[in-house]
Amino acid sequence: MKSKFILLDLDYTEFNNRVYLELTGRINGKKTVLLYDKFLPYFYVELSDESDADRIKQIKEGDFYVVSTEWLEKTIISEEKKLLRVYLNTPRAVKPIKSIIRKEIKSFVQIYEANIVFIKRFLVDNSFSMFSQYDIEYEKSEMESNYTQPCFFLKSIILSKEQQAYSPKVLSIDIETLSEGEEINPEKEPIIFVSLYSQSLQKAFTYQKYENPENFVEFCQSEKAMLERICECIKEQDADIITGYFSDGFDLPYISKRARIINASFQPGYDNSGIRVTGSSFKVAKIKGITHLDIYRFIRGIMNASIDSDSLSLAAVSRVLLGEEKHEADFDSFFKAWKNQESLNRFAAYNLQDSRLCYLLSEKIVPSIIELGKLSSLPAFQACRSSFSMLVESHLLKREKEFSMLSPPLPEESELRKRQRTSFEGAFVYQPSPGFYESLYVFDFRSLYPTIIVSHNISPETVNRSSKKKIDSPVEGVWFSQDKEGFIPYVLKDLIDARAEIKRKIASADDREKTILNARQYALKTVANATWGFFAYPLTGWYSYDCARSITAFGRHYITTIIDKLKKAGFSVIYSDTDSIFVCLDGKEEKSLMQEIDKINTELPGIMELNFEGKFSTGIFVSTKGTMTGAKKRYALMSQDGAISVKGFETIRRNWSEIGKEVQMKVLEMILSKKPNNEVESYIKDVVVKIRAKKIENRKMIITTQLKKPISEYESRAPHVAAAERLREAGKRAAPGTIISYIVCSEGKKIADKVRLPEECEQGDYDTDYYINNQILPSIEKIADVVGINAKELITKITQSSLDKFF
DNA sequence: TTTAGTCGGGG
DNA sequence: GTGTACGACTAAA
Repeated sequence: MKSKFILLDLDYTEFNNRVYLELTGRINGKKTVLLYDKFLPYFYVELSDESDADRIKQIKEGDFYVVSTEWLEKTIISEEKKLLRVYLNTPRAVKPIKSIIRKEIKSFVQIYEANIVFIKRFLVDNSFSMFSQYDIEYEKSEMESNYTQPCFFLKSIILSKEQQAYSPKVLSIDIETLSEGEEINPEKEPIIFVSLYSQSLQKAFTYQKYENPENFVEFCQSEKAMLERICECIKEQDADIITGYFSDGFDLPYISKRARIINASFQPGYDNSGIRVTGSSFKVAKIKGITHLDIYRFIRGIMNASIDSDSLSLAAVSRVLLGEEKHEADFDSFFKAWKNQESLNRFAAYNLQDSRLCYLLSEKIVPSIIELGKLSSLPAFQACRSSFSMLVESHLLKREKEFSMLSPPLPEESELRKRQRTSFEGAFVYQPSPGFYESLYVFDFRSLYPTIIVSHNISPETVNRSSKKKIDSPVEGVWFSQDKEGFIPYVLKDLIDARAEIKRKIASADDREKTILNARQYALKTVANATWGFFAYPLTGWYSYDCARSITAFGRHYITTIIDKLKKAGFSVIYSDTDSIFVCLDGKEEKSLMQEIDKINTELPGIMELNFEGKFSTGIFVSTKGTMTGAKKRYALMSQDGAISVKGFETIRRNWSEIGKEVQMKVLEMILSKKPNNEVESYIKDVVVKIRAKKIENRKMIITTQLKKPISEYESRAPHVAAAERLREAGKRAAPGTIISYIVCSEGKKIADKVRLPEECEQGDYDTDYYINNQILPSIEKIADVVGINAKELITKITQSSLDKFF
């Protein structure tokens, strides 16, 4: 039989001492299992005496044996070697047979690539990936199995020439538990709501009936019946992907545990298996045949750096990525309603909201996970949970065959120690002069480090090799051969070119294509930018101290050279960080600046290029605490359309009252839009007077801090600890992780004594001095200083004069 | 300033 | 699972 096949999941199993790959996917839309035995695990052995190959061929140890061997020419870094590829009957045989070869083969030198998991090996060798389409030949399988899906024996599989975009079916899940104690405990606390969200199903399930339920609520008889109903729905939905938010660490393990405790049957796997939870510190949950993607895991591992939010909670991430506010929960009132058998519609809506938000996030993020999986030949399940280094490692592994290369062996213990102790100089950051600037031109390098690697052919096999033509590193005694293109520059150039090509295509693509192309260029960018870091990552064979420190040294070299050139041409350079430069015209023409940049670009080597990033109408750079020198990485800019971007001011983060944040933002805005000093001063005066007059709403005075550990474990009584004590006295939960809200009130001596919960505090009963001196002043002092306003003096003066009025 | 330890998300 | 985990941030040294 022949057919088209969409690959969804990969696993392996053993029959009669022989490994079979288990490919799950769709044939004509129906989920099907295919068993395949034509791919075997292998590794490479280096021998000093080739005749020992015959002995290796004969190795057999219990159920494990060498199936066959072949000689191949491979390159390790820059050494060409003849290596014996040894095929085994099962992955389980690798470890024992490896140690037999080590011990018993006299001419044994080294083993290569013996640590690559079987499934990855299969994907990497064939450049296969999930959700791609294949032409397959298959036949009836005679093997006994407990698969719920049809099962066949696969005879051949090749990637289809024509790839049609496949949109996987996604189902999101979220649970609510009755957790009133200090800790969430699946042994005792039941699951009371479960919601499922997909294109065809949007429901919240519960087992306590109440009057007038919303139409998205479905009642079940008991917790057990509810879980079994959920399992049934998951099977009916027949999704390709199941997603949740922190579902690795919470939802799925909780369901699994709970099902066991209350004796509910929960076996959604295609072989009737349940949820498999592995890992201790970081749990991983797997369902056989459905790819489980924990959206939180991916955001934390990969997207974290590019997301501008103060936490990675579902609420914060939805706000940033979806522009949707999450309606926050009041669990106390939810639980009260549950106990008193009142309406649970609000609880149900909250529950459904979470799986809905997760579903919407999935629409944005799952394409990126899939494309990262395709690029580095990892199953989507792995791509979702991978670190940058794993993505790069796997991508390089896939590309090796284009260079007949193998991964260099991993470091020994002592070498690893040495690497971990080694550090090197990073990027260049220009010390700004604090002040207010107008007409700032910003330029930056597009992918600075990748373009340096490509332009100078930086690679482990080109560093310090004798060569006809070479380029010296700024690092003393280090050079790079230019005779032959290195592996890493070759791979990076390809990634950069592929991304440029996709960006061209995006312009004329329809919405559906755009989503995929965007995800693809994101994947290319992510892997390209992470690759240079591999040189500095101690746990890999690609580690190279000389490459790593040369790359940052080249970066510093080019950026400082350009700064000098611009200064010489009469422009003033205000700031620079790693790959960007901020320039002021200083009375010169914009045209001549652009000409200077063009000239700089013709002098830059290879594919390195300085781009015009944008023009900002105003900007301020502040000084560091107690000095006159400019602070690095702390500035605010206003673009020509009036949009403000703020970098590095800690006040924007939490732990500050609304009033502090508001005043800082307002003062920044006034200064950036060139309001005269007297207006700024009168605004500050106005705020201070209002605070003194108790006219600011209490709401804006609330300070929030997260309680990090149990109250009893705090040695010192910090304000938020004092607030947590009061919370507990009021009969509420104050467990680690709780966000404590409090107001500093006027009664008491120490700050901790003055702390009150917002509900205990009457309007205006806040400590005016505290808010003025600890919230307002520090948030604006440095900023006001830039335009010559002494905020401290100003505030003291206001205080004086209002005292004068008083007496 | 360097080092060890904890926490992240979830209810 | 043919291996092993991070990394940012804070409190203590």
